[in-house]
Amino acid sequence: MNISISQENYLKSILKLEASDGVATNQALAQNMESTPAAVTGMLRKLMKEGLIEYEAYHGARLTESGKHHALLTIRKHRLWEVFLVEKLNFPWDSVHSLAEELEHVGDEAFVNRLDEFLNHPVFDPHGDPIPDAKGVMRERPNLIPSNLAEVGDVFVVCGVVDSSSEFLRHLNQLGVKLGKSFQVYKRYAFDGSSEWKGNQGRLVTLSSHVSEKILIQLQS
Amino acid sequence: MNISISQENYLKSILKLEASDGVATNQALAQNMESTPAAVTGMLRKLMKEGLIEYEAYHGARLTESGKHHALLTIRKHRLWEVFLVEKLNFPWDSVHSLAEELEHVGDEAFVNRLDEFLNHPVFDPHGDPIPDAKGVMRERPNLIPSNLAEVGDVFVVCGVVDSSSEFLRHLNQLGVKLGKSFQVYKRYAFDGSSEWKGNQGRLVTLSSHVSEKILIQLQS
DNA sequence: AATATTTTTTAATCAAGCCTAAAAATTAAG
DNA sequence: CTTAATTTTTAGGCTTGATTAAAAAATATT
Repeated sequence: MNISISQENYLKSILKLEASDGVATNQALAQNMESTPAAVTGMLRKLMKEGLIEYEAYHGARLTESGKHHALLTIRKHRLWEVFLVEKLNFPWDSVHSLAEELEHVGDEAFVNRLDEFLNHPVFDPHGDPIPDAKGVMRERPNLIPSNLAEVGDVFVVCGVVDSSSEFLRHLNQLGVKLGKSFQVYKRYAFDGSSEWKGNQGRLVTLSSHVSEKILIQLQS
Repeated sequence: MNISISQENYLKSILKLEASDGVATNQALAQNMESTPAAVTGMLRKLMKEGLIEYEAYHGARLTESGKHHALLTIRKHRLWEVFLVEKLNFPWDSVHSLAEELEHVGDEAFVNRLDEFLNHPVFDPHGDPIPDAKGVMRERPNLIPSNLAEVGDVFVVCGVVDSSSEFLRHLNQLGVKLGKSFQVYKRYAFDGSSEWKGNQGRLVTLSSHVSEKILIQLQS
Protein backbone atom coordinates (compact mmCIF):
# COMPACT_ATOMS: atom_id res chain seq x y z
CA MET A 1 0.00 0.00 0.00
CA ASN A 2 2.19 2.81 -1.30
CA ILE A 3 0.92 6.36 -1.03
CA SER A 4 1.81 8.79 -3.79
CA ILE A 5 2.94 12.34 -3.24
CA SER A 6 -0.39 13.62 -4.47
CA GLN A 7 -2.24 11.31 -2.12
CA GLU A 8 -0.14 12.45 0.82
CA ASN A 9 -0.99 16.04 0.00
CA TYR A 10 -4.69 15.23 -0.14
CA LEU A 11 -4.51 13.54 3.25
CA LYS A 12 -2.79 16.60 4.71
CA SER A 13 -5.43 18.91 3.28
CA ILE A 14 -8.26 16.77 4.59
CA LEU A 15 -6.68 16.75 8.03
CA LYS A 16 -6.40 20.51 7.95
CA LEU A 17 -10.00 21.00 6.88
CA GLU A 18 -11.26 18.52 9.45
CA ALA A 19 -9.63 20.65 12.12
CA SER A 20 -11.30 23.85 10.97
CA ASP A 21 -14.57 23.36 9.09
CA GLY A 22 -15.40 20.01 10.58
CA VAL A 23 -16.23 18.25 7.37
CA ALA A 24 -14.94 19.34 3.99
CA THR A 25 -16.87 19.57 0.74
CA ASN A 26 -15.08 18.52 -2.40
CA GLN A 27 -15.05 22.13 -3.44
CA ALA A 28 -13.34 23.29 -0.29
CA LEU A 29 -10.80 20.55 -0.79
CA ALA A 30 -10.29 21.53 -4.40
CA GLN A 31 -9.62 25.07 -3.29
CA ASN A 32 -7.19 23.92 -0.65
CA MET A 33 -5.35 21.73 -3.16
CA GLU A 34 -5.43 24.43 -5.82
CA SER A 35 -7.23 21.95 -8.01
CA THR A 36 -10.76 21.31 -9.31
CA PRO A 37 -13.75 19.47 -7.83
CA ALA A 38 -13.65 16.95 -10.66
CA ALA A 39 -10.06 16.06 -9.83
CA VAL A 40 -11.00 15.72 -6.19
CA THR A 41 -13.76 13.20 -6.89
CA GLY A 42 -11.38 10.76 -8.49
CA MET A 43 -8.77 11.09 -5.81
CA LEU A 44 -11.24 10.67 -2.96
CA ARG A 45 -12.42 7.44 -4.55
CA LYS A 46 -8.87 6.21 -4.73
CA LEU A 47 -8.20 7.17 -1.13
CA MET A 48 -11.38 5.43 -0.03
CA LYS A 49 -10.47 2.28 -1.92
CA GLU A 50 -7.17 2.23 -0.04
CA GLY A 51 -8.92 2.65 3.29
CA LEU A 52 -7.42 6.04 4.00
CA ILE A 53 -10.68 7.99 4.17
CA GLU A 54 -14.41 7.50 4.54
CA TYR A 55 -16.28 9.36 1.93
CA GLU A 56 -19.89 9.95 1.04
CA ALA A 57 -20.87 12.41 -1.64
CA TYR A 58 -22.40 15.62 -0.34
CA HIS A 59 -21.25 14.75 3.15
CA GLY A 60 -17.56 15.32 2.85
CA ALA A 61 -14.63 13.10 3.68
CA ARG A 62 -13.18 11.95 6.97
CA LEU A 63 -9.81 10.36 7.55
CA THR A 64 -9.78 6.80 8.82
CA GLU A 65 -7.32 5.91 11.55
CA SER A 66 -4.90 4.78 8.89
CA GLY A 67 -5.37 7.96 6.86
CA LYS A 68 -4.95 10.14 9.90
CA HIS A 69 -1.80 8.30 10.82
CA HIS A 70 -0.32 8.86 7.38
CA ALA A 71 -1.30 12.52 7.37
CA LEU A 72 0.27 13.08 10.77
CA LEU A 73 3.47 11.33 9.80
CA THR A 74 3.70 13.54 6.74
CA ILE A 75 3.25 16.60 8.92
CA ARG A 76 5.89 15.21 11.25
CA LYS A 77 8.33 14.95 8.38
CA HIS A 78 7.47 18.42 7.17
CA ARG A 79 8.03 20.04 10.53
CA LEU A 80 11.21 18.14 11.29
CA TRP A 81 12.64 19.28 7.97
CA GLU A 82 11.68 22.84 8.81
CA VAL A 83 13.61 22.54 12.05
CA PHE A 84 16.58 21.17 10.13
CA LEU A 85 16.47 23.95 7.57
CA VAL A 86 16.27 26.72 10.15
CA GLU A 87 18.53 25.33 12.87
CA LYS A 88 21.15 23.53 10.85
CA LEU A 89 21.17 25.25 7.48
CA ASN A 90 20.34 28.71 8.86
CA PHE A 91 17.44 29.43 6.56
CA PRO A 92 15.12 32.21 7.76
CA TRP A 93 11.79 30.94 9.11
CA ASP A 94 9.86 32.62 6.32
CA SER A 95 11.51 30.63 3.55
CA VAL A 96 11.43 27.00 4.59
CA HIS A 97 7.87 25.98 3.88
CA SER A 98 8.12 25.15 0.20
CA LEU A 99 11.37 23.25 0.57
CA ALA A 100 9.92 21.23 3.43
CA GLU A 101 6.92 20.54 1.24
CA GLU A 102 9.24 18.73 -1.15
CA LEU A 103 11.33 16.99 1.47
CA GLU A 104 8.32 15.67 3.37
CA HIS A 105 7.66 13.11 0.64
CA VAL A 106 11.11 11.58 0.71
CA GLY A 107 12.26 8.59 2.70
CA ASP A 108 10.74 6.12 5.08
CA GLU A 109 9.99 6.07 8.80
CA ALA A 110 13.44 4.88 9.84
CA PHE A 111 14.91 7.85 8.05
CA VAL A 112 12.61 10.37 9.67
CA ASN A 113 13.28 8.94 13.08
CA ARG A 114 17.01 9.32 12.58
CA LEU A 115 16.45 12.90 11.51
CA ASP A 116 14.36 13.42 14.63
CA GLU A 117 17.15 12.04 16.78
CA PHE A 118 19.76 14.15 15.03
CA LEU A 119 17.68 17.23 15.77
CA ASN A 120 17.30 16.16 19.42
CA HIS A 121 13.63 15.35 19.26
CA PRO A 122 12.28 18.84 18.79
CA VAL A 123 8.72 19.43 19.97
CA PHE A 124 7.88 22.54 17.96
CA ASP A 125 8.77 23.65 14.45
CA PRO A 126 10.18 27.11 13.65
CA HIS A 127 6.65 28.55 13.52
CA GLY A 128 5.71 27.12 16.90
CA ASP A 129 3.59 24.32 15.47
CA PRO A 130 3.82 21.05 17.40
CA ILE A 131 5.62 18.11 15.79
CA PRO A 132 3.76 14.77 15.97
CA ASP A 133 5.75 12.05 17.71
CA ALA A 134 7.14 8.92 16.06
CA LYS A 135 3.81 7.15 16.51
CA GLY A 136 1.95 9.93 14.75
CA VAL A 137 0.43 11.46 17.88
CA MET A 138 0.11 15.23 17.72
CA ARG A 139 1.52 16.88 20.80
CA GLU A 140 -0.82 19.32 22.45
CA ARG A 141 0.16 22.94 22.69
CA PRO A 142 -0.85 24.38 26.07
CA ASN A 143 -3.40 27.21 26.25
CA LEU A 144 -2.11 29.62 23.64
CA ILE A 145 -4.27 32.62 22.83
CA PRO A 146 -4.21 35.12 19.99
CA SER A 147 -2.23 38.15 21.09
CA ASN A 148 -5.12 40.55 20.48
CA LEU A 149 -6.83 39.06 23.56
CA ALA A 150 -4.05 40.24 25.88
CA GLU A 151 -4.91 43.32 27.89
CA VAL A 152 -2.90 46.42 28.57
CA GLY A 153 -0.20 45.59 31.10
CA ASP A 154 -0.14 41.88 30.31
CA VAL A 155 3.26 40.29 29.81
CA PHE A 156 3.49 37.38 27.40
CA VAL A 157 5.78 35.21 25.27
CA VAL A 158 5.27 34.75 21.53
CA CYS A 159 4.81 31.01 20.95
CA GLY A 160 3.30 30.61 17.53
CA VAL A 161 1.58 32.02 14.48
CA VAL A 162 -1.67 31.19 12.76
CA ASP A 163 -0.39 32.28 9.37
CA SER A 164 2.92 30.82 8.19
CA SER A 165 3.01 32.58 4.84
CA SER A 166 6.31 34.21 3.87
CA GLU A 167 4.67 37.62 3.64
CA PHE A 168 3.30 37.50 7.13
CA LEU A 169 6.50 36.11 8.63
CA ARG A 170 8.57 38.73 6.88
CA HIS A 171 6.33 41.38 8.34
CA LEU A 172 7.00 39.95 11.78
CA ASN A 173 10.73 40.00 11.02
CA GLN A 174 10.48 43.70 10.30
CA LEU A 175 8.64 44.29 13.55
CA GLY A 176 11.23 42.27 15.44
CA VAL A 177 8.64 39.77 16.61
CA LYS A 178 9.92 36.21 16.92
CA LEU A 179 9.16 33.04 18.82
CA GLY A 180 10.33 33.01 22.40
CA LYS A 181 10.51 36.77 22.68
CA SER A 182 8.46 38.41 25.41
CA PHE A 183 6.53 41.69 25.34
CA GLN A 184 4.18 43.75 27.43
CA VAL A 185 1.01 45.27 26.05
CA TYR A 186 1.54 49.01 26.26
CA LYS A 187 -1.48 50.48 24.61
CA ARG A 188 -4.57 49.50 22.71
CA TYR A 189 -6.47 51.72 20.33
CA ALA A 190 -10.17 50.99 20.54
CA PHE A 191 -11.08 52.54 17.20
CA ASP A 192 -9.18 50.01 15.10
CA GLY A 193 -8.01 47.38 17.57
CA SER A 194 -4.35 48.04 16.88
CA SER A 195 -1.94 47.76 19.77
CA GLU A 196 1.50 48.76 20.93
CA TRP A 197 3.90 46.37 22.61
CA LYS A 198 6.95 47.14 24.65
CA GLY A 199 9.88 44.79 24.05
CA ASN A 200 12.74 43.81 26.32
CA GLN A 201 14.89 46.82 25.47
CA GLY A 202 11.92 49.09 25.84
CA ARG A 203 11.46 49.37 22.10
CA LEU A 204 7.88 49.93 21.00
CA VAL A 205 6.21 47.84 18.31
CA THR A 206 2.94 48.75 16.65
CA LEU A 207 0.66 46.00 15.36
CA SER A 208 -2.60 46.22 13.47
CA SER A 209 -5.38 43.98 14.74
CA HIS A 210 -5.06 41.83 11.61
CA VAL A 211 -1.52 41.05 12.61
CA SER A 212 -1.97 40.58 16.34
CA GLU A 213 -4.87 38.19 15.74
CA LYS A 214 -2.47 35.82 14.02
CA ILE A 215 0.15 35.75 16.75
CA LEU A 216 -0.24 33.09 19.43
CA ILE A 217 1.05 33.88 22.88
CA GLN A 218 1.30 32.48 26.37
CA LEU A 219 0.52 34.89 29.17
CA GLN A 220 3.06 35.09 32.00
CA SER A 221 1.29 34.07 35.23
CA MET B 1 13.69 25.55 -18.26
CA ASN B 2 12.66 23.10 -15.56
CA ILE B 3 14.17 19.66 -15.58
CA SER B 4 12.04 16.78 -14.38
CA ILE B 5 13.25 14.04 -12.10
CA SER B 6 13.23 11.59 -14.97
CA GLN B 7 15.24 13.96 -17.10
CA GLU B 8 17.80 14.44 -14.35
CA ASN B 9 18.22 10.70 -14.12
CA TYR B 10 18.74 10.42 -17.84
CA LEU B 11 21.40 13.10 -17.74
CA LYS B 12 23.19 11.26 -14.95
CA SER B 13 23.12 8.02 -16.90
CA ILE B 14 24.42 9.67 -20.04
CA LEU B 15 27.27 11.22 -18.09
CA LYS B 16 28.17 7.85 -16.63
CA LEU B 17 28.12 6.12 -20.02
CA GLU B 18 30.14 8.90 -21.61
CA ALA B 19 32.84 8.26 -19.04
CA SER B 20 33.02 4.55 -19.75
CA ASP B 21 31.88 3.54 -23.26
CA GLY B 22 32.56 6.88 -24.87
CA VAL B 23 29.27 7.21 -26.69
CA ALA B 24 26.12 5.44 -25.62
CA THR B 25 23.58 3.68 -27.79
CA ASN B 26 19.94 4.05 -26.87
CA GLN B 27 19.96 0.44 -25.85
CA ALA B 28 22.84 0.88 -23.45
CA LEU B 29 21.02 3.82 -21.99
CA ALA B 30 17.81 1.85 -21.70
CA GLN B 31 19.67 -0.82 -19.80
CA ASN B 32 21.26 1.74 -17.52
CA MET B 33 17.89 3.36 -16.83
CA GLU B 34 16.18 0.01 -16.39
CA SER B 35 13.86 1.09 -19.16
CA THR B 36 13.29 0.31 -22.85
CA PRO B 37 14.79 1.70 -26.05
CA ALA B 38 11.40 3.02 -27.10
CA ALA B 39 11.16 5.06 -23.92
CA VAL B 40 14.67 6.36 -24.44
CA THR B 41 13.91 7.69 -27.92
CA GLY B 42 11.22 10.02 -26.70
CA MET B 43 13.24 11.26 -23.79
CA LEU B 44 16.36 11.95 -25.85
CA ARG B 45 14.26 14.04 -28.19
CA LYS B 46 12.98 16.02 -25.28
CA LEU B 47 16.44 16.52 -23.85
CA MET B 48 17.72 17.63 -27.22
CA LYS B 49 14.89 20.10 -27.65
CA GLU B 50 15.88 21.63 -24.32
CA GLY B 51 19.51 21.88 -25.35
CA LEU B 52 20.76 19.43 -22.76
CA ILE B 53 22.19 16.88 -25.17
CA GLU B 54 23.26 16.49 -28.76
CA TYR B 55 21.74 13.46 -30.31
CA GLU B 56 21.88 11.72 -33.63
CA ALA B 57 20.25 8.37 -34.16
CA TYR B 58 22.68 5.45 -34.42
CA HIS B 59 25.45 7.70 -33.16
CA GLY B 60 24.51 8.02 -29.53
CA ALA B 61 24.03 11.06 -27.34
CA ARG B 62 26.47 13.54 -25.88
CA LEU B 63 25.80 16.05 -23.14
CA THR B 64 26.00 19.70 -24.04
CA GLU B 65 27.75 22.04 -21.62
CA SER B 66 24.38 22.83 -20.11
CA GLY B 67 23.46 19.16 -19.81
CA LYS B 68 26.79 18.27 -18.28
CA HIS B 69 26.42 21.07 -15.78
CA HIS B 70 23.02 19.82 -14.71
CA ALA B 71 24.23 16.24 -14.47
CA LEU B 72 27.19 17.23 -12.33
CA LEU B 73 25.05 19.33 -10.03
CA THR B 74 22.73 16.39 -9.55
CA ILE B 75 25.69 14.19 -8.69
CA ARG B 76 26.88 16.90 -6.32
CA LYS B 77 23.54 16.84 -4.53
CA HIS B 78 23.53 13.08 -4.40
CA ARG B 79 26.99 12.83 -2.87
CA LEU B 80 26.42 15.63 -0.39
CA TRP B 81 23.29 13.90 0.83
CA GLU B 82 25.24 10.68 1.21
CA VAL B 83 27.73 12.50 3.40
CA PHE B 84 24.87 13.90 5.44
CA LEU B 85 23.23 10.52 5.86
CA VAL B 86 26.41 8.80 6.94
CA GLU B 87 28.05 11.51 9.01
CA LYS B 88 25.07 13.19 10.58
CA LEU B 89 22.36 10.53 10.66
CA ASN B 90 24.76 7.62 11.21
CA PHE B 91 23.50 5.47 8.38
CA PRO B 92 25.91 2.73 7.30
CA TRP B 93 27.64 3.45 4.00
CA ASP B 94 25.95 0.52 2.30
CA SER B 95 22.44 1.84 2.79
CA VAL B 96 22.45 5.47 1.70
CA HIS B 97 22.37 5.24 -2.06
CA SER B 98 18.65 4.87 -2.64
CA LEU B 99 17.73 7.57 -0.14
CA ALA B 100 20.21 9.97 -1.73
CA GLU B 101 18.68 9.09 -5.08
CA GLU B 102 15.43 10.57 -3.84
CA LEU B 103 16.92 13.55 -2.08
CA GLU B 104 19.05 14.58 -5.04
CA HIS B 105 15.99 15.84 -6.87
CA VAL B 106 14.82 18.16 -4.14
CA GLY B 107 15.61 21.82 -3.76
CA ASP B 108 17.57 24.44 -5.63
CA GLU B 109 21.19 25.47 -5.77
CA ALA B 110 21.03 27.79 -2.78
CA PHE B 111 19.79 24.90 -0.73
CA VAL B 112 22.53 22.53 -1.83
CA ASN B 113 25.17 25.12 -1.14
CA ARG B 114 23.91 25.56 2.39
CA LEU B 115 23.99 21.83 2.87
CA ASP B 116 27.55 21.82 1.55
CA GLU B 117 28.52 24.50 4.02
CA PHE B 118 26.82 22.70 6.88
CA LEU B 119 28.84 19.59 6.03
CA ASN B 120 32.06 21.65 5.89
CA HIS B 121 32.56 21.39 2.15
CA PRO B 122 33.36 17.71 1.96
CA VAL B 123 35.48 16.63 -1.01
CA PHE B 124 34.63 12.92 -1.08
CA ASP B 125 31.44 11.02 -0.42
CA PRO B 126 31.27 7.98 1.90
CA HIS B 127 32.37 5.71 -0.96
CA GLY B 128 35.37 7.87 -1.78
CA ASP B 129 33.83 9.39 -4.89
CA PRO B 130 34.69 13.04 -5.44
CA ILE B 131 31.97 15.66 -4.96
CA PRO B 132 31.68 18.27 -7.75
CA ASP B 133 32.11 21.81 -6.49
CA ALA B 134 29.41 24.50 -6.44
CA LYS B 135 30.14 25.38 -10.06
CA GLY B 136 29.68 21.80 -11.15
CA VAL B 137 33.34 21.02 -11.62
CA MET B 138 34.29 17.47 -10.74
CA ARG B 139 37.28 17.34 -8.43
CA GLU B 140 40.04 15.03 -9.60
CA ARG B 141 41.01 12.11 -7.46
CA PRO B 142 44.80 11.62 -7.42
CA ASN B 143 46.37 8.44 -8.79
CA LEU B 144 44.23 5.76 -7.23
CA ILE B 145 44.80 2.21 -8.40
CA PRO B 146 42.79 -0.97 -7.97
CA SER B 147 44.14 -2.86 -4.98
CA ASN B 148 44.91 -5.98 -6.98
CA LEU B 149 47.81 -4.09 -8.58
CA ALA B 150 49.60 -3.68 -5.25
CA GLU B 151 52.49 -6.04 -4.74
CA VAL B 152 53.46 -8.11 -1.73
CA GLY B 153 54.98 -5.83 0.89
CA ASP B 154 53.22 -2.70 -0.37
CA VAL B 155 51.49 -0.53 2.21
CA PHE B 156 48.41 1.39 1.12
CA VAL B 157 45.31 3.27 2.21
CA VAL B 158 41.82 2.33 1.01
CA CYS B 159 40.40 5.42 -0.74
CA GLY B 160 37.46 4.28 -2.79
CA VAL B 161 35.40 1.56 -4.40
CA VAL B 162 34.36 0.92 -7.97
CA ASP B 163 31.18 -0.86 -6.94
CA SER B 164 28.88 0.95 -4.49
CA SER B 165 26.19 -1.71 -4.35
CA SER B 166 24.94 -2.64 -0.89
CA GLU B 167 26.00 -6.25 -1.37
CA PHE B 168 29.58 -5.36 -2.15
CA LEU B 169 29.83 -2.79 0.63
CA ARG B 170 28.38 -5.19 3.15
CA HIS B 171 30.98 -7.71 2.12
CA LEU B 172 33.67 -5.12 2.81
CA ASN B 173 32.06 -4.45 6.19
CA GLN B 174 32.44 -8.11 7.05
CA LEU B 175 36.08 -8.06 6.03
CA GLY B 176 36.65 -4.92 8.07
CA VAL B 177 37.71 -2.95 5.02
CA LYS B 178 36.75 0.72 5.11
CA LEU B 179 37.86 4.02 3.66
CA GLY B 180 40.94 5.52 5.29
CA LYS B 181 42.13 2.24 6.74
CA SER B 182 45.64 1.10 5.77
CA PHE B 183 46.87 -2.39 5.02
CA GLN B 184 49.96 -4.20 3.81
CA VAL B 185 49.86 -6.88 1.15
CA TYR B 186 50.89 -10.05 2.91
CA LYS B 187 50.53 -12.72 0.29
CA ARG B 188 49.23 -13.25 -3.20
CA TYR B 189 48.07 -16.54 -4.61
CA ALA B 190 49.00 -16.75 -8.25
CA PHE B 191 46.54 -19.49 -9.14
CA ASP B 192 43.42 -17.39 -8.55
CA GLY B 193 44.74 -13.88 -7.90
CA SER B 194 43.36 -13.75 -4.38
CA SER B 195 45.39 -11.92 -1.77
CA GLU B 196 45.87 -11.57 1.95
CA TRP B 197 46.22 -8.22 3.65
CA LYS B 198 47.57 -7.47 7.07
CA GLY B 199 45.68 -4.77 8.96
CA ASN B 200 46.86 -2.40 11.64
CA GLN B 201 46.36 -4.81 14.51
CA GLY B 202 48.01 -7.55 12.52
CA ARG B 203 44.71 -9.15 11.61
CA LEU B 204 44.71 -10.96 8.28
CA VAL B 205 42.04 -10.36 5.63
CA THR B 206 41.53 -12.60 2.62
CA LEU B 207 40.14 -11.10 -0.59
CA SER B 208 39.22 -12.75 -3.85
CA SER B 209 40.51 -11.04 -6.99
CA HIS B 210 36.95 -10.02 -7.88
CA VAL B 211 36.80 -8.05 -4.66
CA SER B 212 40.28 -6.54 -4.67
CA GLU B 213 39.79 -5.32 -8.25
CA LYS B 214 36.97 -3.11 -7.03
CA ILE B 215 38.86 -1.48 -4.18
CA LEU B 216 40.76 1.70 -5.01
CA ILE B 217 43.87 2.45 -3.03
CA GLN B 218 46.68 4.92 -2.69
CA LEU B 219 50.15 3.42 -2.22
CA GLN B 220 52.24 4.79 0.66
CA SER B 221 55.48 5.95 -0.95
C1' DA C 1 -44.04 20.43 -3.23
C1' DA C 2 -41.73 22.97 -6.77
C1' DT C 3 -38.03 25.63 -8.04
C1' DA C 4 -33.50 27.45 -7.47
C1' DT C 5 -28.93 26.82 -5.94
C1' DT C 6 -25.15 24.30 -4.79
C1' DT C 7 -22.42 20.30 -5.18
C1' DT C 8 -20.83 16.27 -7.34
C1' DT C 9 -20.23 13.32 -11.21
C1' DT C 10 -19.56 12.16 -15.90
C1' DA C 11 -17.36 12.54 -20.28
C1' DA C 12 -14.01 13.85 -23.18
C1' DT C 13 -9.07 15.54 -23.24
C1' DC C 14 -4.42 16.40 -22.08
C1' DA C 15 0.43 15.57 -20.63
C1' DA C 16 4.33 13.03 -18.92
C1' DG C 17 6.46 8.62 -18.87
C1' DC C 18 6.39 4.34 -19.43
C1' DC C 19 5.27 -0.33 -21.89
C1' DT C 20 5.13 -4.14 -25.93
C1' DA C 21 5.38 -5.55 -30.49
C1' DA C 22 6.08 -4.67 -35.11
C1' DA C 23 8.11 -1.85 -38.78
C1' DA C 24 11.78 0.81 -40.65
C1' DA C 25 16.29 2.35 -40.96
C1' DT C 26 21.14 1.84 -40.50
C1' DT C 27 25.33 -0.54 -40.06
C1' DA C 28 28.10 -4.64 -40.72
C1' DA C 29 29.33 -8.94 -42.99
C1' DG C 30 29.76 -12.13 -46.58
C1' DC D 1 26.05 -5.38 -53.41
C1' DT D 2 23.04 -8.01 -51.16
C1' DT D 3 21.84 -10.09 -46.88
C1' DA D 4 22.04 -10.37 -41.95
C1' DA D 5 22.23 -8.25 -37.57
C1' DT D 6 21.62 -4.41 -34.86
C1' DT D 7 19.44 -0.29 -33.59
C1' DT D 8 15.88 2.97 -33.67
C1' DT D 9 11.30 4.42 -34.50
C1' DT D 10 6.45 4.01 -34.89
C1' DA D 11 2.01 2.61 -33.36
C1' DG D 12 -1.13 1.56 -29.96
C1' DG D 13 -1.91 1.30 -24.97
C1' DC D 14 -1.53 2.00 -19.99
C1' DT D 15 -1.27 4.89 -15.62
C1' DT D 16 -1.55 8.94 -12.75
C1' DG D 17 -3.19 13.19 -12.15
C1' DA D 18 -4.92 17.03 -14.01
C1' DT D 19 -8.40 19.94 -17.03
C1' DT D 20 -13.17 21.95 -18.82
C1' DA D 21 -17.87 21.76 -19.72
C1' DA D 22 -22.13 19.66 -19.31
C1' DA D 23 -25.27 16.58 -16.84
C1' DA D 24 -27.10 14.76 -12.69
C1' DA D 25 -28.07 14.71 -7.96
C1' DA D 26 -28.80 16.64 -3.53
C1' DT D 27 -29.82 20.48 -0.65
C1' DA D 28 -32.17 24.90 0.23
C1' DT D 29 -35.57 28.17 -0.47
C1' DT D 30 -39.96 29.88 -1.36
